[in-house]
Amino acid sequence: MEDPGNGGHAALVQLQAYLAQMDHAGETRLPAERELSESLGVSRGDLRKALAVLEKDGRIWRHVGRGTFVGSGPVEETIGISEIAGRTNPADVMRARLIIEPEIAREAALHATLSDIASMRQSLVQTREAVTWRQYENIDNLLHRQIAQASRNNVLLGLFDVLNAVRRTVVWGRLRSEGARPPADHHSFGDHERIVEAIAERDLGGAAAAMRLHLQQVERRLIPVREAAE
Amino acid sequence: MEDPGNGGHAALVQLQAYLAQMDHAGETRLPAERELSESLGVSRGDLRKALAVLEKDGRIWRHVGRGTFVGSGPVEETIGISEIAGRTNPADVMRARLIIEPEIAREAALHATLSDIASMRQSLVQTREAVTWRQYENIDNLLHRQIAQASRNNVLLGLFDVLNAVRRTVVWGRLRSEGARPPADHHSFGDHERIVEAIAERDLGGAAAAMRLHLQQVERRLIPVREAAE
DNA sequence: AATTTAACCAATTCGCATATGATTTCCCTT
DNA sequence: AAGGGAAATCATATGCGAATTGGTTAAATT
Repeated sequence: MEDPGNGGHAALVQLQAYLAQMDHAGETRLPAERELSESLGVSRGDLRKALAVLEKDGRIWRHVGRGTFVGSGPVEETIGISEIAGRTNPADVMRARLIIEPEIAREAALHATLSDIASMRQSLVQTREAVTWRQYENIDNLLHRQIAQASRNNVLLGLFDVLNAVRRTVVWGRLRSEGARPPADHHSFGDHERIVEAIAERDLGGAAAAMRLHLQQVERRLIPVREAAE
Repeated sequence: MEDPGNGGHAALVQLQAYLAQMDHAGETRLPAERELSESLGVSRGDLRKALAVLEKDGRIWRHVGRGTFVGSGPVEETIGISEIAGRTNPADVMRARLIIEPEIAREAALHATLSDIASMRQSLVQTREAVTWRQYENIDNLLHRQIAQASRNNVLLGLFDVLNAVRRTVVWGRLRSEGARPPADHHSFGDHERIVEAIAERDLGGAAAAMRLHLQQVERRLIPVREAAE
C-alpha cells in the first residue's frame, strides 16, 4: 500500500526529520511504534527497520515496556548494591575503604563546618559510652558517615553510602556470630579522636593519614587468627 | 485487662523470647504490630514500648509500610543513582572525580595485567580515530572504565560505575547542545597517553598525578566562558 | 487516672490493568 | 506462489488504586 519498492528508505528519511524536530523541541522520548507508524504514514515493519538502523548507530535507545529515547539511552539505574556485592569479597571491600575513605577525610578537613565537628565530637563521646557491641557498631558507622557528610559533597557522601552498604552486605553474618560482646578494646577510640582532631585543625594530610591508619588497624582485626600472638 | 501495673515489662520479656525463637528459625521479619500484640496477649501500646527499647538497642529495625526486622535493618538497596544525582551539581561531581579517580589510577598501576594495558592502548588508538564527538565520548568513557577495571577490585569498579552514572545524569543536556562537532582538540590525547604509560611502568604516583592533571584540564574546559581568552 | 482500644495518618508494598517493544501468524495484493 | 503489510501474540515495564504497616491521636473502659 505504501509505495513499495523503496525498501523502507523513505521511512528512515522521515524518521530522521522527525527526530531532528523533536530533538530541537527538547523531547527525549518519541511516540510508540504503533502511533508513530500511522503518524508518519509508513508500515510498522519499515519503521522498525529505520529504528534499528538508528539504534545501531547509537542515536536512539529502545527498551521493552518503556519506549524509545534519543541519546545514549536512559541512565543505567541498575548498578545496585547487590550487583556489586555479588561479585566481590571482604578483602576488596576493605581495600576500597582504605583507598576511598582517607581521601574523603582529607576533603572533610577542608570543608567541615563547626556544626559538623561538634556532631563528630558528640559521637566520639557516645562511642565510649556504648555498652553493647551492636551499639558501638552503630555509632561507629554514624561517625564515619558524619565524616563523609562533612566533605560537604553529596556525591562523595553517596559513594560512601554505596560502599558502606556493600560492606555490610558482604560481611553479613560474620559479626552476628560474635553475639553481645561488649567492646573492651580501646584502640579505635584513639584512632577516631585523632581523625576528628585533624579535621578540626584543618590538617588535610593528617586527617587522611589518621583515617588510613585507623582502617589498617581495623583490617588487621578482621584477620581471624594471630590475634593472641600479637 | 492485661495484668496492669507491670509497666509493660512482661511485654518486653515475651518479645525477647519471641525474637530469640524467630532468630533461631532464620526469619528476619516479624508480624505486624496488630497481629503480634494479639498473638502475645499484650496491648499494642506495651508492645510498641518494648519494640522501641529493642530498636534503640539496635536489635531490630522498623520502617513505616514495610514492617519490623531483626538485625541492622534490611540491606539498604535504595541508594540509586538518581537519588544521588538529584541533590548535587556538576561542580561536586567533578570534585568527586578529582578525588576518586586518581586513587583508582594509582591502584590500577599496581594491579593492571598485561592484558589490561593492551586493551587500554587499543582504546588510545581508537580515541584518535574517532570521527564523531559521540564516538569520542564513548571511547573516552571506555578508557576510563578500563582503568578502573585494571584496579582488579570490583568494589572500586562498581563505585566508578556509580560515579560515572551520576555524572552522566547531572551533566545531561549540556553536551548535547554542542551537536556533532568532531573532536579537533588534542589535549586529552596526551593526557590519556601519559596516564596509560604511567600505569604500564608501574609508576603509582605518576599515574595518580597524570589522572589528576587530566581531570583538571577537563574541569577547565567545562567552565563556560574564558575559553577564547586562553 | 491510667491504660486499653479504636480510629486515623503517612509511607510502603502488592496486584492488576495498561502500555510498549519484540515476535509470530495470517491475509491480501500482485 | 511470493512479498509485504496488518493483526494477533508475547514478554517486560509502568501507573494507579487497594491493602498493609508503623506512627499518632482520640475515645472508651475499668
